[in-house]
Order: sequence, then structure tokens, then C-alpha cells
Amino acid sequence: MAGRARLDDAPERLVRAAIGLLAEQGPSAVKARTVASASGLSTMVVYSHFGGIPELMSAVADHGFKELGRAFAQVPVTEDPIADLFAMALTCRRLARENPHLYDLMFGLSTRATYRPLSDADLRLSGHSPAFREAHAHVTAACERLVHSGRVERQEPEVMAAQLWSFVHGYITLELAEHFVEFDDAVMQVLLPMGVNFSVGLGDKRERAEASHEAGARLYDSILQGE
Amino acid sequence: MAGRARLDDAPERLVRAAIGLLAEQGPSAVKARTVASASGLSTMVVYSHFGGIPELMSAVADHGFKELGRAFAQVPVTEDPIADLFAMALTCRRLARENPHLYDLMFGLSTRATYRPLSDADLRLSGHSPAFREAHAHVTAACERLVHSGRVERQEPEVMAAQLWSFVHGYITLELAEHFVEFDDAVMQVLLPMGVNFSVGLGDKRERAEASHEAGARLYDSILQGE
DNA sequence: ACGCTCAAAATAACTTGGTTATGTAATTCT
DNA sequence: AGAATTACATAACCAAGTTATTTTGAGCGT
Repeated sequence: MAGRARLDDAPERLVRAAIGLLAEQGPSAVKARTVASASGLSTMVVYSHFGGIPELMSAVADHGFKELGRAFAQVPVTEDPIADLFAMALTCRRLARENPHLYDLMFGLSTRATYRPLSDADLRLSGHSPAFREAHAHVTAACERLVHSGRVERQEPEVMAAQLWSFVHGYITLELAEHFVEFDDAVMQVLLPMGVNFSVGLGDKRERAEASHEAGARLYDSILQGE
Repeated sequence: MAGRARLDDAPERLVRAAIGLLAEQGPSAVKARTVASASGLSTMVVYSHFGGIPELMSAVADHGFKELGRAFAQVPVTEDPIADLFAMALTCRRLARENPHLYDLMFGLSTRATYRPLSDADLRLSGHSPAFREAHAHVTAACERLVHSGRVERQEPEVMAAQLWSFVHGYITLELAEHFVEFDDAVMQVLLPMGVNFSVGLGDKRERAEASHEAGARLYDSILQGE
């Protein structure tokens, strides 16, 4: 059977197949042939629709950022920005653990590591794809609300977001890399107190920061229930 | 010419060649054939000495941890543990920037990402190779000195080290992934204030934390001079 | 000193997987 | 309806990981 009926949703099917393979068998299982056969298409569609495996991976990462953006959008805006931010951190961690390889892909590392010096797709991806910006904007917005609330010292929301993103991202990658296996509950022992310490460092009162983090954890749980 | 004289230093030569290729052309350039020819040996030595490319990469990462351990050992133990820790963070960042792909390899991400589900080498590498433990011990020791100094709230040095490592590692990976290009000087604008915030969150006075970080930066500079 | 044995390294073959070239059916335009 | 174009399939090509085979030289017993 050659020259099958038009699909038109071939790109989405490829991206979905790639994400599935990524989740189930890791990036080494994502090859032109496997993705094509998993989506019931031929190898060529990868090249005609995307240009090659790196570009497909780039599209997969973009899909991941869109998912992250949607997940952040589902975190309600409450009157407690620190609770909102902690709920977002937990949300980001949840997505990362649901598909660690996808998370790797999204955050530059494995992109730089696995595929060629594709300066074009590389820059678009690692730096600031629109989908990434959209997800990141939720974080920056919450930082703005926090600065505006007067609970912390006045400062640039972008700088605060960069610091926050650093430690949350660092925590997530190390947890995924099994660096915290010695801890019973790494979130409660490492991530949460780190968030509290950071909030206190920003100028918040310790009790209030702790309460906000507990509120953030509850907020996160309530979102999970609502699925 | 076949069957050359015994080398005996073949493993080291291979690891060095792999590190060089990694630094200059990235991981995609590290292939059995390229490593072999760069070290003047044949493809087979990769398999006879290591078992395959993944195991060679594992040895390369291990070499990286040994280097990191040596670099940490060169950071003097002063009476200011926060300065020591900040100097270590800057040292880690320096090594990461000198060979970003090696850093990727060392910290699990690209290991999980690039190579097969090699559960054996994977575990040995990502979790806790002896070389990693040795490097990490320098951080934990400084955290212990900090707790002991009474400048911060009493707590487990391991937990503190995990938090510290999270944000430093997160910062480094994001910087390597070009996430901070918008900042003029990401170290001064993001890493240093993040360290100060964290110290304050741990219980230190803000002025003192700032002074320690400046001292740490000077300490780091003085180490660089002494090379 | 000579030849045997064995380890280590080389050469060559095999296999997998990214990529390109070519063919063919279906849709669209005139 | 017929031509042009598009979207997909088949098949060939080439690079790179891995395995198999051969060759070399060092150490050792005689």
C-alpha cells in the first residue's frame, strides 16, 4: 500500500508517538523508524514534516512547554503569591516526574547533549521559544504579585523569578537523577524548607512563609483532585 | 601496522581523548572511531578496555568528578564557611563552563538522556560514584562548619547541602542553557543574591551574608591567581 | 636462543539507524 | 476530466556502534 489517504494530523501523531516512546523507553528509543511505525506512518514523514529527528525533538519539547503552560494556568491566582508559586513548583515537579525524559529535553541539557550543534533549533528551543515564554510568564506574574504585596523587599520580578527557577529546576533535576534517594521525603525535607528559606531571605516572616508553603501544598492537592 | 606494542595507559588516553572531543565538538563527536583515532589506537580498545561507549562515558564523568574534587580541595578552609561555600559554587560554575558537555554528563541528565537504560553504569554514575562522594564531601563539610559556627539555625548539614547543591546546580544548568542571556552579569545579579537570600533564610544577618559572599568571590579570585 | 602461548591491538565484517532518492496515489486547480 | 501538486510509501545510502577474526609482539619454558 503506497500513497495512503491524506492524514493532515501527521505532525501531531508523530509528536504524540515520540512523547510516548520517550516516556516509556527513553530517548534512545526515539528514532525515525520507531516513531514512524508507532504512528502508523512511514519514516519519510519525519523529514517531510519536520526536517529531521532534531527538529521533531524540538517540537516535542515545545509540546512539553505548552503542557507546562496549561498546568501553570490551572494553578489559581490566590491572595497568597508564595502559595501560588509553591503550587507551581510542585506542578512542575509532577510533570517532570511523569515524563523525566521530556523534562530533560525541555531544559536544554539533553538538547545540547544529545543532538548536533543545531544552532538554529537549539537557540529557538533553549533560550526562549514562545511556548516557554508563556509558561515562564506565569512564574514572573506571581513574582510580580509577591513584590507588589509588600511581603518582601522591593526588587525586580525577573531576578526573583530567575532565582526561584534556579532552585526549583535544580531540585527537580537532582531528584530525577536520584541524588536525593537518601531522603525519605525529599519534597518535605529539601524543597519545602528551601522555599521557606528563600522566602525568608527575600524578607518574609518565617512563620508566614511556612504557612504559605503549607497553603501552597494544599492548593496543589486541590488542583489534583479537580482533574 | 597491526598489533602495536603494549601501551598500558590506553584507558587514560581514551578518557583524555574523549574529554577533548567533548569539550571541542560536543558529545555527538564522541564515537568509538573518533576517540580511537584521536588517541592513536584502534576502535576495539574502547570495547576491550571499557566494554562500550556508555562505559567510556561513565569513566569520563568519573574523571570529571575527580577534577571537581581536586578543585574543591584547593578552596582553602577559612574561618568563614559561607565564603568557602560561595567560592566552591564559583569553582563548580567555572569547571562547568570550561566543559559544559562534561558537566552535563556528570549530572545524570545527559546520561539518562543520551545513552541506553544501562541500569548498571547508570546507577553507578548518577547516584553516587566514589569520586562524586569525595567531591560532595567537601560541600557537606563546609555546611557542617557553618552549622557549627552558630551563624545559622541548627539543622542537618546533609539537608543544607542538598538545598545548596540544588540552587547552585540549577543556576549552572540554566546559565549553560542560555536562560540568563538577558542579564548583564548573571553571577552578580542572580547567583550571588540567591546565595545571600539563602544564607539569610538560614538565619544569618544580611550584611554579614553579603560580606561573606564578597569574601568568597575574593577567595575564588585568589585561587585563580595561584594557578 | 628458539619456538610456543597468550594478551593486546589491528583490520574487517555486521547491524542499526539517520538521511536521501525515487515512486505512487490522492487531492486540487483549471 | 486531465494536469499539477501534495502527501505519503518504498527502497537505497551512508555513518557509526558493535562483534568477529586476524596479526603482532612479549614473556616463558626448554
